[in-house]
Amino acid sequence: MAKYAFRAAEEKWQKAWEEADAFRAELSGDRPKYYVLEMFPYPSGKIHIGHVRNYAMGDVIARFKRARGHDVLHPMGFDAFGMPAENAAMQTGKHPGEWTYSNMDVMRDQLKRIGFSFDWSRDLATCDVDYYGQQQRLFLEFLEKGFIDRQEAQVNWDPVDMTVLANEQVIDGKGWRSGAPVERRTLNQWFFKIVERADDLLAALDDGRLDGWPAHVKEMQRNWIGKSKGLQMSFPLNGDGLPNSWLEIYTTRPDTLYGASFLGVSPDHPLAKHFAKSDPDLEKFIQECQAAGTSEEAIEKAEKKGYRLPVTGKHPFDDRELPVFVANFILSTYGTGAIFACPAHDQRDLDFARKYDLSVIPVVLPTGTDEEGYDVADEAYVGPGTMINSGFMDGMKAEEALPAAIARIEEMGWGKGTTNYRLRNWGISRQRYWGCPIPVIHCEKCDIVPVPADQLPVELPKVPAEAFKEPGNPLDKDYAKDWRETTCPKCGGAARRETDTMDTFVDSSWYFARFASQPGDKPVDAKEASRWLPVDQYIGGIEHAILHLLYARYFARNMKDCGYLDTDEPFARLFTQGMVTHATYKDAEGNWRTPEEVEVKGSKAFLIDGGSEIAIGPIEKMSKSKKNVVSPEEMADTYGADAIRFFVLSDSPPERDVEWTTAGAEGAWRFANRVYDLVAGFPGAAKGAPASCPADLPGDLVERRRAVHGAIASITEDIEEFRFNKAIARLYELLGHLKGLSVSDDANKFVTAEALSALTCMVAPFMPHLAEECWETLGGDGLCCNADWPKAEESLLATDTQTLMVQVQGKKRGELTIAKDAPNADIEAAALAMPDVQRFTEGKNVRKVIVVPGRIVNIVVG
RNA sequence: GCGGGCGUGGUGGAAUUGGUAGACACACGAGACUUAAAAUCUCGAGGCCUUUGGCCGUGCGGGUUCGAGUCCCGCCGCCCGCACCA
Repeated sequence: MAKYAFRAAEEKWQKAWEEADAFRAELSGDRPKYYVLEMFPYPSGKIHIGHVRNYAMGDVIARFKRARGHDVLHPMGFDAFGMPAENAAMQTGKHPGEWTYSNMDVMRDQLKRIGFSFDWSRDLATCDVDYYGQQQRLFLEFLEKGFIDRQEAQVNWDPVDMTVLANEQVIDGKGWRSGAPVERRTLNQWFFKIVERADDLLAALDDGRLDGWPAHVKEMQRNWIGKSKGLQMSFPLNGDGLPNSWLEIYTTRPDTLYGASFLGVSPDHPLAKHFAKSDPDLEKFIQECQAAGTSEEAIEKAEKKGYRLPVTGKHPFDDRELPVFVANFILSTYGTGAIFACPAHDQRDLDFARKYDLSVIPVVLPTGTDEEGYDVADEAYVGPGTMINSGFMDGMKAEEALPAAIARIEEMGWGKGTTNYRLRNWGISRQRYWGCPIPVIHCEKCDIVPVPADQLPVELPKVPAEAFKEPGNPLDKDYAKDWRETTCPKCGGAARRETDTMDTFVDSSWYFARFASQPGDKPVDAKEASRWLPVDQYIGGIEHAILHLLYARYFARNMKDCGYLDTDEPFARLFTQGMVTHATYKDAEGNWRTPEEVEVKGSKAFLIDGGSEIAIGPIEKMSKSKKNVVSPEEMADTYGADAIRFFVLSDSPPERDVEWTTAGAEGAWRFANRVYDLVAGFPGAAKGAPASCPADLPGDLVERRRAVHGAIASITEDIEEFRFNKAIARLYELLGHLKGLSVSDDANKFVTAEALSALTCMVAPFMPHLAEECWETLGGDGLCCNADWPKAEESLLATDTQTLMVQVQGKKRGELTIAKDAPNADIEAAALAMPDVQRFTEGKNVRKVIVVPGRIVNIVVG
């Protein structure tokens, strides 16, 4: 039996595709367009098997849509700026650029080896000056349009590394690398005003614009935006030496204002800071709050703590003076950083009130409760009910009281109803080298001056690799002095370039548009981009459900307002794929071992070197630390690119995790060989067959055609619906049906050619090299990747007879095959006449017979 | 705590959305080929029983229905996201 020589096939057909320029995206004008995009990788140095699964899905869709008559855009590039390159520079002494570009070369080769149908002519890296120069142009246009703002913001400062840290680089209040306690510093930073667009970003989640997105991703975005409606109002303050005579608070429960028992401010609220200047104990309290505040789970357990300020605030509706506390549970970043507290109807406020012995006044009476004797114990009541103890609101339902309270406060001029978002404006300044320089110049006379468009791009200056061995941003040091020191475009005086670079999320917020159109003098050509966009199918990991996808949606809106795009939603359909997992192995000493070191026999595992038994750990996401990583390259060497592509899609639904197993990869490899072997038995079959189906086909050949066309119909639908695992199951089934093919006469020749061509074409999106090999053997025209998708003949999908399950009392008792157009009465009679049925109906009264044509017959006896 | 999802053989998973539960694959068993093994091919397989037949069976308990893996109610368990958001 001939073996599929995958390595030779891969080389041969990859070369053929390249020579034919088969995957160049071009708009013919008369075919529908299809843009399929997978989230581009960070050039860490190696393609991970998870990438292979992600891109295999995209490739199936791309090849399928091409065969179905679409003009397909399927690009690939690299998200190439970012910290790992600087870390590598620190460790290896290689410049971040050198490291990044050589990694990309390696990864591009690895991707090509797997045979993805990418249009490499559109390849881009975000660290190419061609790319980030255009990003600077976008920045300047956004600035001009007022989409960008400059504000003071706090950053995590590592005093040893002299650098700013991202939140996730701060571990227990210390820098992840230096271990030094992190300081909070206030810097002037650039912000994209995403909150301005919060309403539309939210609206699109529900108005049908994102129907093609998974519900859970939309839900995550909804929560992240966190819209709430409420009241922003001021309480007049009473006390000595106040910086401000009002305290502004935000609440979503103005209906409970009569239940107020104190006011609270966050530890870094200006009022708290003001009093801390003259009160060392308060200063100490604030510092304690800030030290404990940030760590994750500590928050949940943190006890409510407060510090009383020597001030009171006047209640708006009665004469009470409310005490004011600095409280550790109030967030400075939400609302105004200050609240009024209603302990009866808010758990946090209640905990606090019990601790500091403050009054608890119930104002919402739960429906069906008697006011007499109603009291709040340890649990705040947050449900609906009727207002009590609430002056003008008494007797109203809580939901009526809410607008009434807002109206009253507005009348009084003490505040107004507002909408509030949890979403913050997007700070994009990074005090880093390896990113897109922010194109502005700081002039002592003229302040901030945007770099004039004709002076773009602001190219990242070359600095020697040793610059990364020292703490701090090289752009701030002598290495970059000539670059940094410049002249003011406005007044011509000495000026200084901004040394901050952009958050790398900016880079990935518009790459999908640049793939569609890459002119040299502007970010995108509006006309060209609009022909490809939106992305019809976007595929990537769930880890990007919030930030990347939200930023890209935001960017599309900005770009639309600048005239670059004609859509505000860049991704019409989104699919989030599951990870590739693998079993873990731990030896007697507790060290993780790699799959290559282990031999699995049944349910036990043994070390290959030494043979001692080894513990099989849980199946987990592949990671270096657990040593359960398999290399796509090695797997491709062993089983071939086709088999690994096939396997990562075959075993689980694409949204779910799939476990990599050697046995599974071998199964895919076996499938490839069976297909190859089958086709090898009929060389030239496609050429020697009649062009159309001979008349009066014998019954067995009709049955064979039915099987083939049934498979075509279901596989087509499965791919369309992203059910790759089912499509693959149907391919196995089809292969199983294709036994005993023959070319003995014209009828057989036709049926065999039809069956093998269909099989080949449907295998092609999954195993493209094998498909080309088979296509060539069969004598198909041109390349298989350009062949049309097979079409299912409706007439063969329908049969004249139907097989019905026959039940008695809902239990299966037999099967009945009968003409499809048989009237219900005939079906009923035939079913009742069946011996297997009569055994159960004998001596009983048939009360009812339910006939569902095409499905079942159910006989009810009584 | 809030929100979302899931629970089917030894395993991954199918089931036209209320109509033959377990497709397809992996692992397993038997057989063929072979001096032998591997590879390959063929066949078998949810459990139980008194085995030409029958009963039970989709986390557990109830319900609706001629009929429930699917719908409803109540539990149990697991996963994911958000989390002091006023």
